[in-house]
Amino acid sequence: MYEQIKENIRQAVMSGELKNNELLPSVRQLAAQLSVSAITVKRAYSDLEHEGIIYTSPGKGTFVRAPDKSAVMEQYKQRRLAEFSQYADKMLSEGITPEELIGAIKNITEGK
Amino acid sequence: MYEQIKENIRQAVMSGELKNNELLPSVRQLAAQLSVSAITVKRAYSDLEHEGIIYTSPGKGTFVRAPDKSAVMEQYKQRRLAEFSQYADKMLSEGITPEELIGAIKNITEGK
Amino acid sequence: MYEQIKENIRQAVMSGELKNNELLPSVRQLAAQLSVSAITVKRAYSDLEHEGIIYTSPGKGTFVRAPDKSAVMEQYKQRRLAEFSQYADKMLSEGITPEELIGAIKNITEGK
Amino acid sequence: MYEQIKENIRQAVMSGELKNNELLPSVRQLAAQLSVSAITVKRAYSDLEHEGIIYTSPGKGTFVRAPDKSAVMEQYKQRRLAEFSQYADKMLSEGITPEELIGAIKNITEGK
DNA sequence: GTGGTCTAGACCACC
DNA sequence: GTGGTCTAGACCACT
Repeated sequence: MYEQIKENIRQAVMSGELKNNELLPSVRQLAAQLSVSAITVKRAYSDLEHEGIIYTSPGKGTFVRAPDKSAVMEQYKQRRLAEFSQYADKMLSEGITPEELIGAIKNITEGK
Repeated sequence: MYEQIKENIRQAVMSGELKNNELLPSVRQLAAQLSVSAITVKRAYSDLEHEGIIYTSPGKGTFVRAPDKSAVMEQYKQRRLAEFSQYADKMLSEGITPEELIGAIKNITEGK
Repeated sequence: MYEQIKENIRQAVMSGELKNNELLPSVRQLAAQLSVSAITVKRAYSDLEHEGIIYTSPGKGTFVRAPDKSAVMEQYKQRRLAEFSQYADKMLSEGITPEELIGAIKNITEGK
Repeated sequence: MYEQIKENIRQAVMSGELKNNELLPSVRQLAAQLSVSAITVKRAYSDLEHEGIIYTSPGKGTFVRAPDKSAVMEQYKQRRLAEFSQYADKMLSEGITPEELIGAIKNITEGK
């Protein structure tokens, strides 16, 4: 659930919907709005702060840090691609060929 | 850990080390040999039976079912590729391009 | 932040910049000047009054009480040293020797 | 509260009461014994694992890692002395002299 | 049975 | 009012 919150905010920041230094809803506000615990929102905010795309000022609130939208996206891509490489490497070590993996990816894109 | 047991048996079957209808060690034997709990081995056997590459005859023991080695491998590949496709699809929906995924795979194979 | 305000006023009194019975800026004035909340300034003033180095006359304002600068400093030192003793005592009870503590202090002073 | 648990275990390990590779009480056992939540014990264990004086094996239990008792104590001392140095440095910057700090420490030891 | 973790409420310091 | 964190219960994967 807090993964969903993270994803939503990430999208909003990267799409430009949330601008730099903009004040995010408070932990309690967003928690009430989504009908979840404040802790769940807090964890999402903490993770995003650790990722560097928002920052928090105790007693003041939580704000967007997006000096460059594309940089945020790029950074996120790198993390995800590193995970993906690890996953793919495991499959290759099980005897599945690179061609089969690439074929699977092409199947997906063609189906759309 | 039981994943390792499964992988070992799968490899042995596909490499021909274990032949069709051959009797596998009993759950207790293998557990003692590997110094793990019998429950762990039991779970590995159950999973493999569900995958269709072994079968158990109550009171007699557990046996290999490998009418065609390549078929087993093929079936396993299909399952793994289906998982992979799901994983890749998720990444594509996050805005990562197919080219980036394919590039990542090629990076791995070139590095070896 | 209100710790900084307290420290600034304390320094000003001890350095003689603020003289005895001198009128301090009003809570609202200082708050506006420092761009902080009036509550923050109020808390700093309250703490300092409790420490005995300023006093407030309701309806008139807040004034410096510094019959003897060195006495103020002395009093502050005593409070801080009492805290320090408590902190050091805790460490000694954990098995750290007095020599190690003294050594640490000397390391700091030599480094400067 | 979990700080107290940490301290107790640390003492037991350093005093030799708990030997190397010895199995610690399970999270739930200790929680019941101390009448606290399992989470509180879990947090203590996690912290100690992060400090490197115990290790945990999922599904098996939590064990003592103390290759050398004195090494554990030494490591802990270093951490505490680093904190102490920071604390002392702050006081020195407020105008309190090193001699006064050392005098305070000696006062404590003489009183005992 | 074990450890691991997500969601939750309550309380704290601070502005 | 804000964020920060300690304690708690429930559920999960795994052995």
